[in-house]
Amino acid sequence: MARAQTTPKRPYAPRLPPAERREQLLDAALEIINTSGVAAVSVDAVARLAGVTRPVVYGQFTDSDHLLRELLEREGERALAQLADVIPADLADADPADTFTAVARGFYDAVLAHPARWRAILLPVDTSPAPVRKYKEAAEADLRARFAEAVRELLGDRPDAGRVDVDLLAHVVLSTLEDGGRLLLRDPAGYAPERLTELARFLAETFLHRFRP
Amino acid sequence: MARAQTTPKRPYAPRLPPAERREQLLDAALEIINTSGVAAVSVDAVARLAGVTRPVVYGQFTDSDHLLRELLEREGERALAQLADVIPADLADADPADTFTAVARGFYDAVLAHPARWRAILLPVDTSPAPVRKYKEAAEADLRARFAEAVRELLGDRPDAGRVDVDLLAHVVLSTLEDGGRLLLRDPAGYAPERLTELARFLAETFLHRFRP
DNA sequence: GGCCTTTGCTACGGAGGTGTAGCTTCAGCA
DNA sequence: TGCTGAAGCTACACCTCCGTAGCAAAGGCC
Repeated sequence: MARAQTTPKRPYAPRLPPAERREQLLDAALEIINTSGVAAVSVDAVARLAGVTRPVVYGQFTDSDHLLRELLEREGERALAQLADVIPADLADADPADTFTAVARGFYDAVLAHPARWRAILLPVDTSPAPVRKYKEAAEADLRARFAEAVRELLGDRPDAGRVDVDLLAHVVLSTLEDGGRLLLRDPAGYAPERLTELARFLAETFLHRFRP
Repeated sequence: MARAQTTPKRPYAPRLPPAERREQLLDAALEIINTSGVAAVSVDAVARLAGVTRPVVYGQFTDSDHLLRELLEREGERALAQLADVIPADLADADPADTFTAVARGFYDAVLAHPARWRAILLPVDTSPAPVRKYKEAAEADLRARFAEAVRELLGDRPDAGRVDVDLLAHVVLSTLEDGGRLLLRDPAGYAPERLTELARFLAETFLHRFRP
C-alpha cells in the first residue's frame, strides 16, 4: 500500500558500456524480427524487450530505421563470413557439378546453423523503407558477379557458349538458392538440406550436360 | 474571414452505390501499394486518397486487413484471367520447349500489361499479416501442382525420370518465373520480356536435352 | 414539394509510437 | 567519503491511426 501511491518505479537496468548496449539492442531487434516480423520492430518494442527505456535506444541509434540498417549490416557480415568457408577460392581443379553442389549444401547448412540470422536476411524481400534494401542488393550483386565470372570461365569458348545470358543466369541461380533457403526456414522437415542439395546437383549436371554432348 | 471561425467544412463526396464505392476504395488501396508500399495501406490513407472519410470505408470493410484481402482476391482473379489465355489446355501436341517458352512470354507480357496489379501480387513476399498470404499461397500451390503434373506426363517412363524431384522442381521453376516478373517490374529496360523469355527457352531446352540424349 | 432512406460527415476517446528536456542513480576515483 | 561524469529514468507534447455514435445532406418516390 505504501508504495502504491507512487509510480512502481521501474528497476534500474544494469549499466552497460555503449558498445555492449548496442549489441544487446541489435539482438533484441533480431529476436523481434523472428517472432513478430520486421514490421513489429520499433524503438519502443526494442527498448521494452531489452528491459530498458526508449532514451537509451536513442542514445545508440537515431531511429528504428538506423537500427534496422545496422542490424542487417551486422548479420550480413556474419552471414558472408559463414559463406566464406563454403565458397571455393579456385575452382579450376574440381568437377564443376561437385563444386556447385557443395556450395549449395554449404549455404543450406549455414542457414540451418543460424536460422534467426537468415530469416532476417531472406524473408523481408520488399519490406524496409528502401534504405535497408540497399546493403542487401549490393551484397547480392557481388555474389552474382562472382558466379557469372565462374560460369564464363567454365564455358570458355565452347560452342554455343555465347548463347547463354550468363548475367541473367546468375540472377536466376542465386534466387533459386535463396528460395531454397526460404523453404528450409519455413519447413525444415519437408525441405531438408539433402533434398534441396539433390536438386542443386541435378540442375548443375543438367546444365553441364548441355555443353558436353 | 467569415468562414474561418467554423471548420472549413469538407466538400461532400459524390454519392456512390456500395458496389462502386467498394471498387473505388480497392483501386485507391492498389495505388497506395504501388506508390508507397503495402505497409502504407491503412483505413485512413485509403479514405484520404479516395476523397472520403473513414466511416465510409468502415461501411464496406471491417478493417484494413479485410480490405487488403479483398484487393488481393480481386487482383488475383484478374491476374489468373490474364494467364488463362496463356496457359495451354492440352500440351500433348506441341513441342514442350516451345510451350514453356510461350507460357513464360505470356506471363511477362501480362505483367507488363498491368504492372500495378502484378506489383501488388509479386512484391509483398513476406509482408501482410499472414491472413493475406494464405490466398496467394493457395493459388501458387495450384499452379505448382499443374506444372508438376505436366512435367510428370512429359517425362513418362523415360530412363532417369524417377531421379527428378518434380515437386521441388515446380517450386524452383515458378519462383524463377516470378523472379523474372520482379526484375521486369523494377527495371523493364534492363530486363525486357525478350531477354527473360530467351533464358526461359534456354532452360527448357537444356532440361529436355538431358532426357533426350 | 415534402418525406424517408441512404450515404456521407463531424467529433470524440483511445491506443501506440515518436523524440526530447531535464532529473536521478550509480560507480569509480581522489 | 564525497564529487562527478556516464548511463538510465520520468514525463511531456505531439503525431497517426483506430473505431464508433450521432448528426446532416442528397435524392428518389409519392
